[in-house]
Amino acid sequence: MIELYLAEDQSMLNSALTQLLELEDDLHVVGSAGDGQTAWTEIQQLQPQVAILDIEMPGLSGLDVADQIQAAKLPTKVIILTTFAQKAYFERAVAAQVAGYLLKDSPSDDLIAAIRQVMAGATIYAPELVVNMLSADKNPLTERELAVLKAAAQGLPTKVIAAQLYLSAGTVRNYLSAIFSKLGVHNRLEAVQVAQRNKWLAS
Amino acid sequence: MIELYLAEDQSMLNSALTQLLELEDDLHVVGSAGDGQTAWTEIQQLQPQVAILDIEMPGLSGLDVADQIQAAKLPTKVIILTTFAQKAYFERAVAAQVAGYLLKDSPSDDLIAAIRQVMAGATIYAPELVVNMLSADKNPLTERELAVLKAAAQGLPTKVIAAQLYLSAGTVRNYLSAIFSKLGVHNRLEAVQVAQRNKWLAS
DNA sequence: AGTTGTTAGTGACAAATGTCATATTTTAAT
DNA sequence: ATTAAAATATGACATTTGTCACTAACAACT
Repeated sequence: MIELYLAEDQSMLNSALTQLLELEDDLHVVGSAGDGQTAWTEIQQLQPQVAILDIEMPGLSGLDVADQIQAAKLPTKVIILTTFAQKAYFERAVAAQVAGYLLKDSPSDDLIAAIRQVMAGATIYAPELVVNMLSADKNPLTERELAVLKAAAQGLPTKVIAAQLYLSAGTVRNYLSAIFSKLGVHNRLEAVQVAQRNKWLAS
Repeated sequence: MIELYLAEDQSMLNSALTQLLELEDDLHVVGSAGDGQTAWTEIQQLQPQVAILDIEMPGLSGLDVADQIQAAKLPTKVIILTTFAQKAYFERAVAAQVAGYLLKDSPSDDLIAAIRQVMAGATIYAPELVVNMLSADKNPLTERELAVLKAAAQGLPTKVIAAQLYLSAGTVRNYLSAIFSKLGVHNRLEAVQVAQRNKWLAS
């Protein structure tokens, strides 16, 4: 019997998946959550064998939870389940040594198969991602976002950035927030690192 | 008559210098302050021909004020007057296009001479600094500070850095604050930039 | 005509960050 | 032996950041 934990904030999908997984004789969902914080707390307590994590969740993202699991050296294997084939996400997932990375638009049977394979020690990535990896890692930021990030990369505080681009401070923070979310990070420094590594800040 | 503004938080030196400068027939101190914020406000109002700025001051540092003056395109020329021959300071001063950079341990006549030369369009740097420039730019950080900065450079939040180095979060913030002050900056991103430019983060 | 994406903004809130003062202990230098 | 740095810590404080929800204008595309 494989013990599963499910973290997914889209409750429709959450409940549907739970039921579906329970139909399998060898799978059992021991818990589920709609946000990263609860997920992380419960995973520590329940120590499931596999945790299926969405990335986009309120509070801690699935990637954050994966980081935690790795840092705490829990035996729990992680399968990331997300809508987006963003390279930045995938990179972070690989860095967190997740056991699997699936897209929500693959059939649910794939997930079930993946769970069993992961338990058998395999590491599985959705084929779409591999394609995405090979293709140039196009920068997902809009022009304005890039401008903001460039300014932030100088170490300028929000107010100054806003003045420089003739925006309100709030807007700048919104842009930064959007950038972080696109790059799967949580602060300016990390965002700048990612952008620099991908040479998006040239000029 | 040359109009001067003096920003220096060591009030002993502040008053002494004011009197000394007033003794010169062609010099007049139109105002002085013990902190950067007041200095900047008053300089905008008074528009002195030359501003003599200490670096270490509460609130805005002299370098910050110099930045402001440059950004606002004021006609005021800036002479930085400081105790420390730190390269990082000097770099920032040059970037802010200051007209002069003197050390507090040079004779006060040097300052007076400098003021006149600066008004004549010259740019003057204390000779000690030039020496300091040529010698390797030794990093002013202690081992521990460097460790903290390296961690911060990864984009890690305070808590994580603290855990990683077995320190309290408060200590980490203190170290960072000390680092900022040594490098003449105000946030992690800037500090990382400076450190990276000087290759202090190798390994 | 309706959907989608980008740009821009506000407001509220929690969390993180930066600053300052201050204290103790250990280590290194005079 | 005394002094001076360095390492570590706490507490208080203001400011900055980051998140989230929600709105609205405008352009491009279907």
